[in-house]
Amino acid sequence: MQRRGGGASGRERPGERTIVTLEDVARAAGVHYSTVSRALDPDKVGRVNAATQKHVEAVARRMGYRRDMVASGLKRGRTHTVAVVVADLSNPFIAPVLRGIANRLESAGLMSLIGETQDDTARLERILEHLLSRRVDAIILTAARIGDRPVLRRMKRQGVPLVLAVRNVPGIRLPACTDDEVLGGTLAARHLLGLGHRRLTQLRGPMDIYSIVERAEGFSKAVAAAGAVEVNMLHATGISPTAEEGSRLMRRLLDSKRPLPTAVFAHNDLMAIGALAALKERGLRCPEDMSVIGYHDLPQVDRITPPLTTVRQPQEELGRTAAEMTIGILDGQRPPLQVRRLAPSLVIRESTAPR
Amino acid sequence: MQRRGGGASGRERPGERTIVTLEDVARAAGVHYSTVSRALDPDKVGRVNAATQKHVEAVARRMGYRRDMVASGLKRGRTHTVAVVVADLSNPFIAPVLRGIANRLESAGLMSLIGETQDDTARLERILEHLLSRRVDAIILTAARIGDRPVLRRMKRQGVPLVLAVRNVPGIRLPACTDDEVLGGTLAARHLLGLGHRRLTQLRGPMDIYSIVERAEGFSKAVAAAGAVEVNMLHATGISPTAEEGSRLMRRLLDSKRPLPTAVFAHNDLMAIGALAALKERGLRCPEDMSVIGYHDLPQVDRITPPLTTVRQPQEELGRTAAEMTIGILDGQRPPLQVRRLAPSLVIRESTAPR
DNA sequence: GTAAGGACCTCAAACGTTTGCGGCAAATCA
DNA sequence: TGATTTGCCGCAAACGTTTGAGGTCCTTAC
Repeated sequence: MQRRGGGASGRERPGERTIVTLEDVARAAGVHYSTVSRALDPDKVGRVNAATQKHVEAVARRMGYRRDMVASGLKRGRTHTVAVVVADLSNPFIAPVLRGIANRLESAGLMSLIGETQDDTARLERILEHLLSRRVDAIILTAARIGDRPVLRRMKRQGVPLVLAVRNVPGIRLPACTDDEVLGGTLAARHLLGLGHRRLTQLRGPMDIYSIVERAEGFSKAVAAAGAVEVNMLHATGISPTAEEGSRLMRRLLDSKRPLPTAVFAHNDLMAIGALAALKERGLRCPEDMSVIGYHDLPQVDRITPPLTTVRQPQEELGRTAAEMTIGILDGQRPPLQVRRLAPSLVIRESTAPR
Repeated sequence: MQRRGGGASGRERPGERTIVTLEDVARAAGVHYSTVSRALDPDKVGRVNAATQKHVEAVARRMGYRRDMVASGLKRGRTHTVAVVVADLSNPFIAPVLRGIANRLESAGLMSLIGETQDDTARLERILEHLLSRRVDAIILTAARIGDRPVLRRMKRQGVPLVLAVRNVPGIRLPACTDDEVLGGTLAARHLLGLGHRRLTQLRGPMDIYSIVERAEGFSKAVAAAGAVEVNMLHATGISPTAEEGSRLMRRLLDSKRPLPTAVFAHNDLMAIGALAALKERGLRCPEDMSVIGYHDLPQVDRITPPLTTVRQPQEELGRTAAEMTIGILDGQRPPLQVRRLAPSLVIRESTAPR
């Protein structure tokens, strides 16, 4: 049986990790420990005499009492913990999202537990299982892929609020908060079309991510509507395409026998940066020889050469909103199901030019 | 009293959030629940008959039993949760650190709870208090400032393993894992000196962060040792200096009446980038008119103009190592106190040139 | 003067685990 | 055969909280 002092290991310095319990405070204050519990609970104001309340509070503070959230969580069934599941922690665009989530949650007294799927369904499943085991109050999933649908369905039945952020999944009724990807693709297309480009192409991300599907669709529709054409469909392989992937695709594009497009829409800034590098490598200039537009508006893309035209995603707001939806659900607000789409915006810099 | 089904809110769909307990499994398996507990505990192999063990395991799986980590945590005093406290989630160099920590911890069955101090001591204190309340097994603090020393001392007495990462604090006996900042500063200085620069300056970060102090010291010592001179001490104001701060400082430098240095060491890449922008703004060229070296080697700094020479910090490894130290402490290994310093390395690109 | 009603507090049963101890067979030994 | 060991399992007490269901005492009304 473990004593309340000391860790499992041998380093049992006396006085270490001594837990002050309700009972200790109660004894010192001369009341029953249930009274202490109530005195210290802001929701229970009025259920205990104001004088004793003050007294207990003073004693508790003096003794360094700290309510045990683990015990409380067990009893109440609320851990005040929300899990945030991301695909790739090192992807620069996720940091502001995480920040938005964590800060908003914290202001509601919730803490964020974080997990990384590395875009692997098996990992996702393991992580979710683990989270259920920890009785998190809710899960914010920014790493959902279309192929994860069965997993998500199973998850829904577990009764833990699950909200999707950044990436949505079609055909599944879950609250979600994403930017309007169709609009994003459309903005990119309209900008290029407005500059007079008639032959365009996309450097696509993985089509297993619905955001990418929508981004591509928004772009294609707008291009078609203007009577312009898309040439040379190019798809990134693997997950979270990087600058290297962008370079590879751009090289393939330049090597193809078919007539070149005059503008490309890279599905993320990293790929756009890679594409820029490949162009330079081949002695082509951007934007004179080819216009390039990206997506995300990562930090510092305004400082590269040429400064990147891109579609800005409201990342921190995305996170904040997802957190807000989660909080709403936990507070029992209706409707638990809603999909919010935040508007992206066009940031015009120098990597795009009139044809 | 809350029933085991359903959340606190009204949306009490039947079958929702039904918790399968040890007792449920026990009933179904025809054994006592303590036996189930033992059968499902990998550490207790052999304490229960192999046949019953298999049987119980099968029943548990069939019923979808999931061990309640909250209850387990309460009983065992181990939550399998480690807190990671960072200063600024949106600072791009912290993401890889976080990744290193989270992944290493996860491989040891621990999850990461995250908190952001925004470099505010009061916030730090609140967060730490909160974490104790949650009975985290350990805390990895990447946001320590020199002025936080009293807070850290108080924390030490609480008996929760506390390990410092990225930023150390002098005069406090705590395990820590940082890169060798003195060496980093020295590398920067030697590189510039080797290029023939004799008049140099630093764009310093906040001196309340010990890493910055050491970085500055390493640089200054090397400069002095070579008989070169430092001119115009410039300090960033406020916390986590950004590109804007770098621009501001560089402008101030250029405006000063004194003779200009031929090379500057910016204490981080963001400031370096800002400095580059300010130079361009004033019609000066880098590296021809002035060499600039940064610190961190952020993603994409190799793609800006000119590609940035910088000191690379092994960020993910920093995180991984800090996590490993933490795990070691939790496993009761000795010594609980050690300071590890990982070596930074010089990445020479095009923002520095011979004088 | 007694009953009713509050205000305030105590009692004790949970929440779902973990684990020392004891019991009860079957196996081993004298 | 009887005593002892061994292997498994059940019992029940924690871990620190929360909270419904009583208690006790004082006020107020009739």
